[in-house]
Amino acid sequence: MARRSDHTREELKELALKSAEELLNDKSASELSTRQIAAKMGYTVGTLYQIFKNLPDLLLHVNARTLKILYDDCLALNLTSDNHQKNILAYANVYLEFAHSHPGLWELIFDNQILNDDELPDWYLQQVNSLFSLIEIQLKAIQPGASATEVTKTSRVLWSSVHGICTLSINNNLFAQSACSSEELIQSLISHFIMGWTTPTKQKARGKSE
Amino acid sequence: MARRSDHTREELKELALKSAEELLNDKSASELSTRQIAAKMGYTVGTLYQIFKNLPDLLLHVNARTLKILYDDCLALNLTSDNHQKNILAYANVYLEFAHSHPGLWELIFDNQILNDDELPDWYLQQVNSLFSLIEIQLKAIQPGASATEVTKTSRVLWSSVHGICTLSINNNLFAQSACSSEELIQSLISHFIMGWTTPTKQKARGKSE
DNA sequence: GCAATTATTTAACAATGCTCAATAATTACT
DNA sequence: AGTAATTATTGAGCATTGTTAAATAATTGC
Repeated sequence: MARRSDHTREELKELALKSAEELLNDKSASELSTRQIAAKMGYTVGTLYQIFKNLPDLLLHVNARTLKILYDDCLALNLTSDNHQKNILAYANVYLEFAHSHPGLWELIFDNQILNDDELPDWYLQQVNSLFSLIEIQLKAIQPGASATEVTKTSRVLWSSVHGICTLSINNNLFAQSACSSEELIQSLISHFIMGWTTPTKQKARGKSE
Repeated sequence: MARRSDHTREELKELALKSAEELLNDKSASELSTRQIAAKMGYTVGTLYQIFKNLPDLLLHVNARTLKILYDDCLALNLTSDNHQKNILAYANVYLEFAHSHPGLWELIFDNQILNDDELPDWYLQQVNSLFSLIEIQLKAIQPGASATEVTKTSRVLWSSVHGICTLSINNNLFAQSACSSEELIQSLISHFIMGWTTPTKQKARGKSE
């Protein structure tokens, strides 16, 4: 058979991504396979390779959609409060809630095995940056005097830390013994870190920023 | 052939683990295979399955050895300083340096695909806990008044955050654009977080711990 | 309505984790 | 010493994986 034209190229792409995403509701990223995705689409593997370069490429596009959802969820919060620490916490909770409700998709974002992070395309990096910038805006509001470099750095610290808490507390049961929820951990991280970040530095140790 | 007795059961175990570790010097965890390990040992896959239940089991033992190295490295620091924040930073740098010098082993520790974290054995969890306890000792020294729960929680927050920074900055190039080293990020995290944690709480927001 | 195009499939390759029957070397026993 | 029981090790095999490339069938253009 050929040129069934049941779906346009664009529809096929959408279909493939949606199929992969649905499969990730039930399985983890490592259990996902091209044949499974193709089967769910009602097509064969060969078709998949006409739309995407390979499986990592497909998964990269899944990730891009996930990042967009995260970004939109953050925007949907419509934060207007002057309590910028509370705002950052709200953003963190968007991550956390998404990680809890879509562990498969979340896992995939930070999966270094499947994705080859060595050469992430520009359009993807820009999406990541726009997420960072949300935090940077809040940080800048907290300390208007901070340099751009310092704000960037701080946003990375916060994002990485939130990420660490999300992954370790969700995929790993290393915390089973310490009966504290990931919400609590993130609350602790952000409140204490921001508190320390904004505390007037009397005489900070060498190597300290700001 | 049979019963070559070239190696005892225990020697085989050691040989297998060492072979896996050596392979991880050049490849990432996902590229590791049973046949490769067996070949490096000078044996066949079948032998591997007489020593370990399966590949995840083997890798779990690799991880256990990595954790031991980390723990020993921490002890070797022989920290006696009263500057407990500095001590924690020293521990963090042990992690970071190990992650940099042995990315394959480091990656494996936090790999949720390969390892099935659902049911980590007790002896493994205890190893993790002993690493945590090093941090907890320092935290307890910083704030003797803090409850055991609070100290445990805080150690988890710090460990997760350090982990997040290590993984994201090593495997992921999301930080390529923000020209700051992982050392700087960790320094920022720890100094600010501890500062915030120890800052006398005048009137903290609701939900705050301590 | 025939020919060119192309969407889709099928088959195939190499490699994976894992199992189990075949095999060969060492012990145990007479 | 020589046969029998034991067992360490292998090798073949299964199902699955990602990926490619040739075969196939349907649509378009003439």
